[in-house]
Amino acid sequence: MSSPRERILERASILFHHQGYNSTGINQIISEANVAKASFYQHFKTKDDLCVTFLNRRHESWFNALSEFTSKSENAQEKILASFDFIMHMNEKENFRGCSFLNIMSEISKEQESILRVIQSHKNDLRVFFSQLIEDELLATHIYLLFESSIIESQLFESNEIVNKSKAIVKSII
Amino acid sequence: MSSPRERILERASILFHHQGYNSTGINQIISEANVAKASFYQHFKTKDDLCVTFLNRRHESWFNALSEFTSKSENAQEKILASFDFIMHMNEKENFRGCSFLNIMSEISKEQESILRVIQSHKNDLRVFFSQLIEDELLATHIYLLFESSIIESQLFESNEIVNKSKAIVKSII
DNA sequence: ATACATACATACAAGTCTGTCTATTTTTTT
DNA sequence: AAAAAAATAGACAGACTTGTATGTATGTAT
Repeated sequence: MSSPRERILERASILFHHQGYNSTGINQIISEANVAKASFYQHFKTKDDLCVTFLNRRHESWFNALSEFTSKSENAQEKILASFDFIMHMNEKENFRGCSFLNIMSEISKEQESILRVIQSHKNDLRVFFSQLIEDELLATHIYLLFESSIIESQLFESNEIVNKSKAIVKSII
Repeated sequence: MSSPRERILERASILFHHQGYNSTGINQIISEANVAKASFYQHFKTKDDLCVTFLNRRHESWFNALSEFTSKSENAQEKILASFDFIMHMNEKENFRGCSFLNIMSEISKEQESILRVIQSHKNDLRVFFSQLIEDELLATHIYLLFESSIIESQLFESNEIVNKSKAIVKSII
């Protein structure tokens, strides 16, 4: 069995993603992770601290998965289109729960700056990802915006239809 | 002084939009609206019921504001560009709180279907709004997607910069 | 063998939440 | 003016929240 800290993070990842941040309590996390409350607070100062750690880890794993998924494509154009396939792939895998980062953005207040910064930095990296594939800066932004709305809209309508439309649009502009 | 029901809705509108749905309790709403708790439950079956009513009213007022804002433009192209100005206008006015509908989507669970339906219907109407301005269906979707991500990204980075970039992109494709 | 770190269970504080209920007062309608 | 409807205050239930405190048990390193 993995360490308590690991078990907390594993459980929190699932619960935050499926139930939302505010709707998931510490008590549920520790009970499902089989960890004592005192142990929880030995590893994490506050719930927000856990959230930051969770987001940092998700940032890594998400980008790794994106890299891996798009690595099969040979040129930049193919990579961009594959990234939209990646959205569809993740939607199926995670039951259209959308983007953890954007979901949490909608849940937190302006005071929870440390969380907001992780989210901003994640999205910045995503913009960089597209910028590295496309010379034209405005076109990279264009793709980024379509990527973002593809996630949001497919979450809202629980369907990949709009992602496919978006992909068709992207194909026509690159 | 307006009726209790009206005062509840006025207060809830502000609080839901500024603090989020889950972070706003009934007690705060009624105390700030100067309404007794029993009166609240005379007008609204549950908190979710209040949420649905709030969203329906915001749907109306938001579209009225959009219509008014874009009514000055004479042709379809101008109207579309003006709708991006509308985002910026609302961002300034409401301190970059983003879209109430998308924010609440991120907060609710799959069980709260009645709320989800109002959100879906709101976004459907927005798609229709653009469809009526643009012959080409795929182009209308394209604009809609850029509109949506403009709201999200400006909320995240608390800046209208991305909306202006988005507007420039739109200008180049219509 | 002694010391240390880590994890354990669990009680507790102090507050939040939604929703129900009673009893009284005010307002509106007939 | 009398009857009906609406609104009031606020106690209450019961469950939830985050975070702290206390004391115990276990495993590892010196």
